Amino acid sequence: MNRTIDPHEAAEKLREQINRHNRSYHQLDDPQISDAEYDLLLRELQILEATHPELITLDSPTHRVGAPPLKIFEEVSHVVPMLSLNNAFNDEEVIEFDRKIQEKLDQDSIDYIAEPKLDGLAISLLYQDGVLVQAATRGDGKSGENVTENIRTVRDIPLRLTGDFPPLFEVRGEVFMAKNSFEKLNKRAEEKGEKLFANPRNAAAGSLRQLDSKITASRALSFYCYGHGEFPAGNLPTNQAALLKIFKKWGLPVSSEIETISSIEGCIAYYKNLESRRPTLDYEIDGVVFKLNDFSLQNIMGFVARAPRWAIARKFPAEEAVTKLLDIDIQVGRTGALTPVARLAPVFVGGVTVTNATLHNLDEIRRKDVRIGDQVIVRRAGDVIPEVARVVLDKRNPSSTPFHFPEQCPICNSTVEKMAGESVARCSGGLFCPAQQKEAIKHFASRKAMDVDGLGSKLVEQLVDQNLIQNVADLYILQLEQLSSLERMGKKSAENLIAGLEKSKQTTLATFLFALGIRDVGEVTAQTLANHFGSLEAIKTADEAALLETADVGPVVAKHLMTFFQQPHNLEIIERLRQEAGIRWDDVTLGENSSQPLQDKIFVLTGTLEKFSRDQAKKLLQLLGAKVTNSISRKTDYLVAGENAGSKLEKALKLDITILDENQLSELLRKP
DNA sequence: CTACCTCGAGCTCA
DNA sequence: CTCGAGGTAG
Repeated sequence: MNRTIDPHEAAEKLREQINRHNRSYHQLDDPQISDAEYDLLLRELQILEATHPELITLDSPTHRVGAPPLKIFEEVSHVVPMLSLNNAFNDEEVIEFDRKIQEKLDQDSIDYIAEPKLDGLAISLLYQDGVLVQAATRGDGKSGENVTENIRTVRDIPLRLTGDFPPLFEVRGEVFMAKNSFEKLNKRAEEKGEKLFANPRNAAAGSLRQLDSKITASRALSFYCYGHGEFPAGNLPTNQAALLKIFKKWGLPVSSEIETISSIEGCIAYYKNLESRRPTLDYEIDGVVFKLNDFSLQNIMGFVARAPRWAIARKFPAEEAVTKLLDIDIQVGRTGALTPVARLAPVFVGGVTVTNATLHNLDEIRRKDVRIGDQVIVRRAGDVIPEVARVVLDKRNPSSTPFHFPEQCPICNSTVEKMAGESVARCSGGLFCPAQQKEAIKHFASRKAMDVDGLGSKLVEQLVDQNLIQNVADLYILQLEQLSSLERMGKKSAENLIAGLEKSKQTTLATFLFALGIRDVGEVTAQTLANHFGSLEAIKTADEAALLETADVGPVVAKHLMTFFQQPHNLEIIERLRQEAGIRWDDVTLGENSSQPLQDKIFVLTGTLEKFSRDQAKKLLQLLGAKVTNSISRKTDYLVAGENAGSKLEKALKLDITILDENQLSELLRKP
């Protein structure tokens, strides 16, 4: 059989074969060839691509075996935010959800879509001309991590779609690991004496966070899609059911458990049914989701805060386990608040090993009458913080006594105070209390505050314990030699810390204000105060009336601010930070009402910029309130095109989007 | 709150 | 090899 084969043709043919087999295997669940034969085809294509690099396409199935390791994951913004869902923990809450919908919509009948809530990771997939071009994690909902290389190795996810799809759209779904894949993975790890994963969700999350996608490729991950993100309005079907249908037609995997249901009673029955079948499913679910089917009705319902009003997650009851309460520790927080923490005999519940659980406050302990030595029921549902639900009273040691809440701070012995009406007790020691010192310093150095690199919690503990520092001003007079007495502190680490401190000196007023750790002055309030007053001097000397003029600031916060700035000790530390350490910032220029002139404008950057890196440009734009995203859509306001701009430029031209060159960008940044 | 990944650096032992 | 810091996820 000696004939000349056109390599291009051969590659195309192999790809088509492989994609077809993928499809019959994953979507139709009807494998036509053995795994070995499949691997053979894949290897053939790999060889062909290796010898003819020009044949490699973005959607080639060989990408499923992994790409070269990344340095870090890039950040990508979600054009349409990825929201969370409101939860219902019982049928009443589901009925309430339906009632509100009925009330607002006034329809004869309402269709819901019911689907299993998979316990995995939410992922956004971007398809351009039917090819998977970007995959991102949920992140904070606004932007997540670019995990495209890893996602490409997930066999359930088509790299190329078939059919009639819009040129650019976003699919959302859940990546997860099937129970049996998880067991196989752990069994293999066990044989090799490696560490085991705690549960399928963590295994999936861990696999996806791998910088080397070859490792991800070796972990059988699965995917089901459940919705859309960015999607051209003209192409969007009228409802969720139809959307899922076309997704399926294009080759995207959709769970076969999803149903359209025309009453809330039906939804509740669906939940009961799935709950009973939960153990027989090959994947973990933590509940079911009900969504209003019709998109136009969804629009009418709108959103509350960070969740849609047209969907709800009915969660399965929290898992419970019995364990022994070994001890109750009292933690002292930054503000002196005493928080009792239950130390528990390790118990596996809800997929993790729980050893600590907060008891919130004294009232909570009294209400539940939790005593050291009790057998207690620990509860954990999904991302819910574990809690001590109740005591198993018949197992209580008859000689036990109620927990004695300390009257003195366990750290500094100062009197414990409890304000009438407040449920928290506080240590009155203020900054003389080492615990409060430590927490204040940790807060000061934390990422959202001064962001001192190299100064972690363990190091702060050591520094305070060894009397090297007592407050944040002391940090900046630390000498290299002093650090050498500390554990795990070599020359390099010490230098890194000093450099981290140095770097933190250039800051902003808002950041500094937040870092001071004034009660009730969080990130947002600090920013508002900085914008309103412009300088620290103005805030320091402001009277109550002036403070109250600031949005977000009420009598309580105003009082905290004034008290803070009245204490000589605080003023001294601030002076030292500014004079001695040299902490500096540019005062905010007042007057421009709109410090965010580009508020809500959506920018996309493409091509190479000369004067700044893309990240810098992004930061600068965001500083002015703009939103910087990665892909062009109808919503994009400006495209900044550098050298060698490619398809994005074309697309922007097509959509009639304003295009800026680098000079125009600089101009805009200077004078928005 | 727990679990996971990655990195740099310190520690330990040859 | 182990630890801490810093990041992610639910």
